[in-house]
This record gives sequence, structure tokens and C-alpha cells, in this order.
Amino acid sequence: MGRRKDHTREELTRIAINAGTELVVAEGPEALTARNVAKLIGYTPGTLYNLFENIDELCTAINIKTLNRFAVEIEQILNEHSKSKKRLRRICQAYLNFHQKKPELWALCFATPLRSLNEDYHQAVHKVFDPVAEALLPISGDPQAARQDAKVLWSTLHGICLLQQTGKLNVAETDPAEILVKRFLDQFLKR
Amino acid sequence: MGRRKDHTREELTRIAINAGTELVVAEGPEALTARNVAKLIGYTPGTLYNLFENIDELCTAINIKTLNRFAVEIEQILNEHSKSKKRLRRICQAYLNFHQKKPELWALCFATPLRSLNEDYHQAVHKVFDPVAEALLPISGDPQAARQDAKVLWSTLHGICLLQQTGKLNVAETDPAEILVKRFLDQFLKR
DNA sequence: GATTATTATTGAACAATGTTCAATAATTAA
DNA sequence: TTAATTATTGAACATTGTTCAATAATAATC
Repeated sequence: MGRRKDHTREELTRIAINAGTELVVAEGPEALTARNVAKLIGYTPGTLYNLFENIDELCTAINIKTLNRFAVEIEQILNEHSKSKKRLRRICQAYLNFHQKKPELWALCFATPLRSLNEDYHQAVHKVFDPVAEALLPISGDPQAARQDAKVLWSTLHGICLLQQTGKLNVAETDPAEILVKRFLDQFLKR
Repeated sequence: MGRRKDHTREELTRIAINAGTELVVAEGPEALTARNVAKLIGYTPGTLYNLFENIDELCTAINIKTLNRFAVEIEQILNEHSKSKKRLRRICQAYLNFHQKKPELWALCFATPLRSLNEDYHQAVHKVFDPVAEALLPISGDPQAARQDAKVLWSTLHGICLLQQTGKLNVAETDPAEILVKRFLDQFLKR
């Protein structure tokens, strides 16, 4: 078959991203292959390389969508609460909720090594990171400290979920992520 | 060629693990392929499958060696220091040092998804984890709290190094891992 | 409307991965 | 010396990512 032009380039890109997302949700990050995505959208692998430089770029595009959705959730939390500590606890809760409800998308976003992270990705990260740093401002003191604390907070959430999901810290007893995050926050916000 | 028997099965296993380690250190985790390792030790890929169930098992074997080395370092730290907080700060420092000096081995151990983690691996994790939980006992109060705090501490270190190495949290400014860990510890040990 | 130019899509190919396993040849046992 | 054992090979298969000339459907031109 030759030229079909059922969709614009932009439409097709969106279709591929959605199909990729479905694949990851249904079968995990390792199911995100060029052939799987192509088959699901009714095209051949070659077409995907018209839309994306490589498969990592498709992966990054999915992650950007994921981050943007999470950013909306954070925005809602900031609107619903005005106290800093309450905000932070709710954001952490939302993070854990995301990890629990969509572990495959979480893994694709945070536990899958990628070769290329473009500017769009870093922008999406900002939309998730900046509100956390802002919520920390009254607690940390100055902006620089708040941003550093936000990185620590983010890293801890990240690490707790990762070690739980990968089982790389399977010692005798297993503590739910919520318990560990609570323990962290109780001490972290004590100021 | 047929049967050579230059080495015992155990020797050959050790040789393969060492070769794999060298490969990872020199060229990163993605260089750890059956063919690369086989070539380096003067055998064919098939031989590796006589020694290991699959390539992940070789990967795990390397990680066990890495963890055991780190466990020795922790042991030394506990011998050199008796104060809990000093111990913990020095352990964190050693962790950061390991990450900085051997980023490829660190990545293989903590940032590479594996399909199988055997009992030997979890035992090696214990040798690194338990001393941290022990050092935390006077600070956390009871043993359960200490173990939970150890998981938090471990997760935070893990997260900070991972986000730095992968560049998945590249916001405007970059803070060295040491700064972030110090900020974490200052608050975490304030009790 | 016929012809030409453009381009979206294909599909076959290549290299590299993990993995298997019958064949083989060197060692060990009888 | 002969037979049994087994460590090692090497070729094969399936699956990856990726490339790119060929193709066929659309768009442009006359």
C-alpha cells in the first residue's frame, strides 16, 4: 500500500501516543515496541519513524502526557487547600495513588531508562515540580531551600515507590508505601 | 571445539562475573550482553547459559558482589564511629561516594529493571540494610520504627542519585547530591 | 481531464539482542 | 583400548530497533 493520508501527521501522532499508553497500561512498559504500537493503530513500524525520531521519543511523549495529567491533579489540590503542610501531604497522597492505580505508567515515567529527554519533557517536569517547591516555601524559608527540599521530597517518594515496585529492598517485613511516606513527612514537616 | 575444561564450573562462573563487572564499569550496563561477556572470557554465548539461567542472573550475581563490597565499607564505618548520627552521615557519604565513583555499577544495581531477584540477592541487601537500621535504633526509638526509617533513608539516597543520574528531574538549577542529602539528614536526624 | 509531481506508507531488509540445543570433541571411567 | 560422560560449540530462531528504496494514493499543473 502507498499513500493513505487517513489522518494528519498531528492526529496520527496523538493516535500513536494513545495506543502506546494503552499498551503500557495493559501489558507493562516492555510491551511498548514499535511493532506492537504499529499493529494496534493499523500501520507498519516504518510509519512510526515518520512521527518519532526513535522509540524513546514515543516513550517520552507518553510520559509527558502522564506528567501533565498529574500536574492538573496537583493544581486541584492547591485550589482545595491553603495550608502548606496539608497541601504537601495531599500531593504525596496523590503521588502514591498514581503509583498504585497506574503502576505501569508510573514505571514508564520514572523507572525506565531513556536515552533522550527533550525540552518538552523538562517543561512537563516543571509543571509538577514547581508547585511542590511553592508549597514548601513557607516551611523551608527561602526559595532556594524550598526547591532543594522539593527535590528531596520528590526523590523520597520516587525511591519509596521504586524500591517497593522493583522489590530491590525486600527485607524481612514489608511496610506499605503510605506508612513510609507518613514517617518521612512527619519528620520532614516538623518545623 | 568440544570439551575443554580449562576451569571448574565455579571458577568459570567467577571469571564471567568479573568480566561482566569490567564490561559494565568500562561501557555501562547496556554493554552487559551474553556475546560481549562470552567474547571477553574466550567462550561462546552458549557456555554462559551453562552457568546462569539467563542474563539477568549474571546481572544479579554482579550486583550481589557490589552489595557485598558496600557492606564491608559499612562495617568499617560502624567500627570507626560509635555515635549514631555520625555513623549515619558517614554511611550516606559512602553511598554517594559509591554512586560518584562507580556510576555504572550503581546503575546496574539500582536503576536496571530485572526480571528475577533470587534469595542470594535479598541476603546481600540485608547485609547493607540491617546495619543502617541498627544505627538508627537510638534515634528512631523502637526496632520497627528504625527499620521503617532505614527504608526511608535508603529510598531518599536512592531517589536523589537516580534522579540526578537519569536527569529526570532537571529543573532550572542543579544541586549536587551532597547538598540534597545534607538537607535531608539535617531534618531527618533532628530528634 | 490527463499528466506530472509530491509524499505517506509499506515491506523487506539489517544488525543486535536473548536463548536453545543437537552435534562434537576432549576428558574420564571401565 | 574402548566406552561413557560432559563441557563447549555454533548454528539456528524469535524479537528487538531502525533504515530506506519502492510504491501507490493524493495534490498540483497544464
